[in-house]
Amino acid sequence: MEIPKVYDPAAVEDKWYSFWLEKNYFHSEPDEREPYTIVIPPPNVTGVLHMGHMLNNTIQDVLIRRARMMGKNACWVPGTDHASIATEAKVVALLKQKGISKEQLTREEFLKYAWEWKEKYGGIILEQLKKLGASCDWERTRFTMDPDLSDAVIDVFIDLFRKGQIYRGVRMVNWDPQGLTAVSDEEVIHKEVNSKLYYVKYKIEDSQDEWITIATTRPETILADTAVCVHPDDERYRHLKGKRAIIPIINRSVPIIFDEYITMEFGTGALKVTPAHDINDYNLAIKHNLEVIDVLTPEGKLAPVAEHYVGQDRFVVRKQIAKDLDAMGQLVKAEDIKNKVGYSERTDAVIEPRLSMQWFLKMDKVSQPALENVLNGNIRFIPEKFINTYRHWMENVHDWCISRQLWWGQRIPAWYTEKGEYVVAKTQDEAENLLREKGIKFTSLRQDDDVLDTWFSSWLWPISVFDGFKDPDNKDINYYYPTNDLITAPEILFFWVARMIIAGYEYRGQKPFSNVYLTGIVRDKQGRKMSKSLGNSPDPLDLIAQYGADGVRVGMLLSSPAGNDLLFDEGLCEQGRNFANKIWNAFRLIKGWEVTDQAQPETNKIAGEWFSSRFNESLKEIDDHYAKYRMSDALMSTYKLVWDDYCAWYLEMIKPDFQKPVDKKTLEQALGFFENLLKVLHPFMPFISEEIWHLSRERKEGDDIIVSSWPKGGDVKTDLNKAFTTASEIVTSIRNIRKQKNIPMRDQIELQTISSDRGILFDPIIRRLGNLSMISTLQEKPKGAITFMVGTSEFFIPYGESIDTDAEKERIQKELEYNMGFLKSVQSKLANEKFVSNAKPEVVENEKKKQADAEAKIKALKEQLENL
RNA sequence: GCGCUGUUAGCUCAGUUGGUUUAGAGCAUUACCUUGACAGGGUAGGGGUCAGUGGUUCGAAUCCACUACAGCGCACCA
Repeated sequence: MEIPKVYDPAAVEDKWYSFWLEKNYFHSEPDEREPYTIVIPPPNVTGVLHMGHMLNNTIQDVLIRRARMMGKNACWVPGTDHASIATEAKVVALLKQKGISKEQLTREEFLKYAWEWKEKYGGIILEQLKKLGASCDWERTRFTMDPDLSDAVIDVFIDLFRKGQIYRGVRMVNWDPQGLTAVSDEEVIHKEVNSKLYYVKYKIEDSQDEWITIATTRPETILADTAVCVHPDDERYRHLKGKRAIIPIINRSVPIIFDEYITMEFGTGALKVTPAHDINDYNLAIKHNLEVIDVLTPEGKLAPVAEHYVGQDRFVVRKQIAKDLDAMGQLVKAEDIKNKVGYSERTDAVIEPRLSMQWFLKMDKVSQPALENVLNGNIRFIPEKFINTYRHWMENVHDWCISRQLWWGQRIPAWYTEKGEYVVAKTQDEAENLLREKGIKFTSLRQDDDVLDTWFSSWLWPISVFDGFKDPDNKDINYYYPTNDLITAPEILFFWVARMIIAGYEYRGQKPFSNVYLTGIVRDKQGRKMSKSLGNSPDPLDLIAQYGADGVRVGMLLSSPAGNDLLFDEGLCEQGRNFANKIWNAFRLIKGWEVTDQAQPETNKIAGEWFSSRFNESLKEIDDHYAKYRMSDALMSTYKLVWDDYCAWYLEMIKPDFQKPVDKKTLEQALGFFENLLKVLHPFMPFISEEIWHLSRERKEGDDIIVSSWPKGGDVKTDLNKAFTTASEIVTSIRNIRKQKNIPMRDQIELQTISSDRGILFDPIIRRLGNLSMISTLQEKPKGAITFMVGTSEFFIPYGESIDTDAEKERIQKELEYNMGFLKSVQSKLANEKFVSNAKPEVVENEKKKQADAEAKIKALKEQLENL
């Protein structure tokens, strides 16, 4: 069989993905096995695959594939999220291109367009995940607006309302003037920006020429001022008690009030109070019974009530009003300052605090079990550092604003009479009944226009994907819930993770998952977050085309411990591809051997025993890394096991001479080991492992690596591994000397030793790998030979006349110095009485051994110098 | 401003309750090898006063304090 020299992933990957699908290997049904469940963090239905998804889903697939091989019933539920704001924005933009504005449409018409869009373009990302090799149970694919899932959202809303946990009220909320909706506190990102602090003087009413200067970063809100506030202890303003000030431009008279909230040191110590546009000012207004004047429209423009600058954007007005104030002589100065401004997470518009009627979920009570069960370890965070962040958030959590002024999403099931009385019910019929029961009269009902926050549906995800609301005692939910691992980004710890935990306890009385693995952010080499707008993100599908999915998966995992950002470098994918090629060529080598019936040579037998033991040792390490969710370490151990131990050592040991056959037993062993390696590789590199699995032997129906069983650990022969280490050091030394002395590998040389306590098990292998004619044991040290030491054993290579004595002297001298320095440090330790009396006996013992070894070495080296 | 993490080789990171030969890995780099699995390869090197200062200890990359820098989270200073 002709095997190509270079592994070609493109030819292989689609084939095996279809094969797995055909065999239905990704599908899971409850059975007697232990379940292992992951629910995907549903990507936005508008999303396209980016590097963050690649990392996240690679990790999930690795865990799922390994669990499947461990004999568990692995179930990975995929799906998408309806993403209210993002999707609605996308549909609005699309309609605009067609010349249709949202305002022209009825809600029903708009939703029709939205669903059309979703059916046509939504969920591309799931198709892309297949290229990565994601072994999701596609039959279970869910969408957060599927009828059953929407029902669950509405039922939960009604339930929480009836429990008194949801309320409706006018509150100061974060308003997105671009998205035209309220957003939750978590959707506001505070950024530090350069601003100006304007000092504006207000005239004191009924005074000749008395003024009070306030400082503000938002002069456009002056028009909404309803008071000026100073600190009661402030000497500068004490005389203004009972006086009023005149707001410039609009010339409104407002009271001067006194409150300890004021920081005397900031600005001038005088604050303009604008209750409609600042949460603190609003609180002051309630306390001091002030008027509330809202001068901004939902779009962030000046409203008619402002009387000036009407219809202009707030930022335009900010500049203009500063100019106008200056012209009036009322702008004292403008100072450059840095301050924090809130931006919408979705639209990046500057958030305006705005008073409006919204729905809220009380968080204090429901968050209790969610906090407890993370603190007590019932739910594990990986890495643990996020527990602190989580705790801090949970302890200070505000009520959750859950209404959004959008159409795309689950509509709030509240029904209003003409008079504004309302009930919460699933259908209009039910609402009518409820109203009648309450004796409320009405002629027609109107449903609330708002929809619920998207996170108000995704917080139910781990339950709703198994129909845990529709049918709370069904087979699936009972079997798969709680799920095992959740893999997600720390950015949505509060948005999503915390709330899923809350919902889990509220609705199942149980955690939604046991472990939360928090990935890092994928950044470019300069440390910038990869984003479409920066254009610094490679297209994952291009990468897959170039390096193979296996290569990219390895690249993603090579350097991404949990919680650490990943500085993405295509070089990592290249390394992944090279690794695939290495595996491929190891296979090519073995496959190319002729086989005979001859008996197995001793060297090969020893090599096999050693590799078997080494494999078990490594497997233990790998399993341990997995248990600790150290994915990149598990991969690195696998990488070294394959590259170094198997390819560089084992195959070199057993490789038959050129064009010579190999014995049957050795070949069988080598293939057997290879199979185990493929299994360990499979979670990381599903495609190449399946490909070689099938090429290496005839396989029966169903004998596929994806459903094979994870290798069981066996004996680790510590002595054998140690003996190998010594042997490998001897081989390395010989290679080193060959290089230094320019002795070509093809020239056979002799190795001599005088040490008798050395294990000789690996001698045949040393002979082979060092290309030695013989290894002989002498009674006394030879003269004029090249010498080297491994541990405390001395070795000699007699190599004719051509020894460069000076160079040799220098080399030995150098080694001698090192050992003397080392001995000195050990000796000073042992000479320290306190060390000897305080340190643990084993430690002292060990130091003594170090001393003895160093002394022996020094002695030998000195003799070598003399012998030259 | 408050809080939480970090800071170890050119880069990305390990270093598991302080003591496994005066610090390890992968990548990168250097030299050499190379018709016989793999030039996308092999072999062997070089490279670090563990951010700084002080302390605890017989002993500190590891524990403590402070400083500097970075990242993240939270917060109403206009």
